[in-house]
Amino acid sequence: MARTTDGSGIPVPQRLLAAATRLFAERGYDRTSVQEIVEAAGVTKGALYHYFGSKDDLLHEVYARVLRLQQERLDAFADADAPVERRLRDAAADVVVTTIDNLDDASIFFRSMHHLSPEKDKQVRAERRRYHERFRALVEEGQREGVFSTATPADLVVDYHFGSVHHLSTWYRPDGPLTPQQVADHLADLLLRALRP
Amino acid sequence: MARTTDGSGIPVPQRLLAAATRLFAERGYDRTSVQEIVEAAGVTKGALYHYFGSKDDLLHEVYARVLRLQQERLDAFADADAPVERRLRDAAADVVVTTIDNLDDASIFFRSMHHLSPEKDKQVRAERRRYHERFRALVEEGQREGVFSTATPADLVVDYHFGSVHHLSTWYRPDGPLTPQQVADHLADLLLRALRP
DNA sequence: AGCTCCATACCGACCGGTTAGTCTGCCGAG
DNA sequence: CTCGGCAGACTAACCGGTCGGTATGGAGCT
Repeated sequence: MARTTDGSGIPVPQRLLAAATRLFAERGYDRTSVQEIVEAAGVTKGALYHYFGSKDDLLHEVYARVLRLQQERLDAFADADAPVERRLRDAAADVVVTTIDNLDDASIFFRSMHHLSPEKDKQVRAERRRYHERFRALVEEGQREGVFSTATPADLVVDYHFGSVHHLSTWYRPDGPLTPQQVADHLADLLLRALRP
Repeated sequence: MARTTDGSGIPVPQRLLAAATRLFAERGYDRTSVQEIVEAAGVTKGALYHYFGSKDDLLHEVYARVLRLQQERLDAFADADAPVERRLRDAAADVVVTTIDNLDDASIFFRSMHHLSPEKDKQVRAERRRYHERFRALVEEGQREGVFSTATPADLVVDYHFGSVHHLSTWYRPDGPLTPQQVADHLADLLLRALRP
C-alpha cells in the first residue's frame, strides 16, 4: 500500500487532480487557493509541489485529460463505417453526452482558459483546433456529397454546434427534466435539421 | 471643465467603467487589480471608491448596462408588426450583431458571472431569465402557429441559439473574413432552418 | 463685490489579510 | 544507508479597501 495512498487506495496525484477539478469548477481558478486543494485531497503543499510544478500545471492537466478524451471519441465516430450524416450525428450527440458527464471539466474549460500560461494556452489552442478541424471535415464531406446544405460555411456550422455544447455548463442541471441522452438527441437533431439542403 | 474631467472631457465614473471593462475582458476579473483600473483611468483609488462601493460593484455595472441594452432591443423586435418567423429572425440576428459590437462585455458576461456577490448574481440571473423567456415566447408562438417545428422543446432551442452567441467571444475576430452582419445572418439562418417544420 | 463656509471630488499612504511557492527535514521502505 | 514521498513553517509579494487630508467652486450673507 505504502505512502501513495490513504484509506481510499487512490494515489495522491489523482486525488489532487480530482480535488482541483471540483474546486476550480465550483469557485473558479483564482478563487481556489492551493491550500484548499491540498486540504480537500488530504495532503499538504509539499505533496502538491512534489508532483506538480505549479498551480497552473494542475489546470493544464485538467485540460489535457479532457482534450485527449474528446479527440479519441471524435476520431472513433468520424472513422466509423456509415453514411456521413450518421457519423456527424453520432459525433455531435456524443460530445454532448460526454460533456454533461463531465460538467466540471466543461465549466473549467470554457471559463478558465485565460488563466493558462501563454505556452500552455498555445498548446491547448492547437489541440482544440485539431478537434475543430476534424469535426469541420465531416460537415464539408457531407456538403460535397450534397446531403448537407452549403448555405452556411462549415466553420460557422461547427462553431454554432460547439457554442451550444459550451453553453451546457451554464444551464444544464442533472436534476432537470431531461437526461443527458435526451439533450444530446435534441441538439444533434437541431444541427442536422439546420443542415438539411 | 472642473475636476470631473481631464483633457478628454469624459467624466471620471465613465472612464473607470470603460477601463474596468477592457481590463476585465483582457485579463479576467480576479487578475485585474483596482490599482490597474485606476491607473488606466488616470485617477487614484480615492476616486474609484468615491463613485463605486466595491470592485464587485464595477462588475455589476457592466452587467446591468449589457442587460438593459439587450432587453430593450429584444422587446423592440418582439413587439414589431410582422410575422413571427420574421420577428424571431430579426431578434436572433440583432443579438449577434450587438454582441459582436460589444465583445468585451460578452467575454466578461459569460466568464465572470461567478465573481458576483450572491445577491447581485441573483439579480442578474433574474434579468437574464426574463430575457430568455421573452425569446422563448417567440419560439412558442411560432410553434403554436405551425410555422416552426415542435420536435424540440422551445427552451432547448433558445439555449441552442444563445450557446452560439455566448461562443462568439471565443472565436470571432474583427479582422476575420466575416462582418458582424454576415455572421448574424448565417447564425439566424441556421436557427430558422433548424426550426423548419 | 467680497468674504465665509461647506459639500463635492479626489489624493495616496497605509493596513490587515491572503497567496503561490520554497525549503528544511522527517520517515519508512528496500 | 539511501532516497522518494511528503510535512509544514516560512517568505516576499500583493490586494481590496480605508481614511485623514487637500483643492475647488458655488451659495448665502453683508
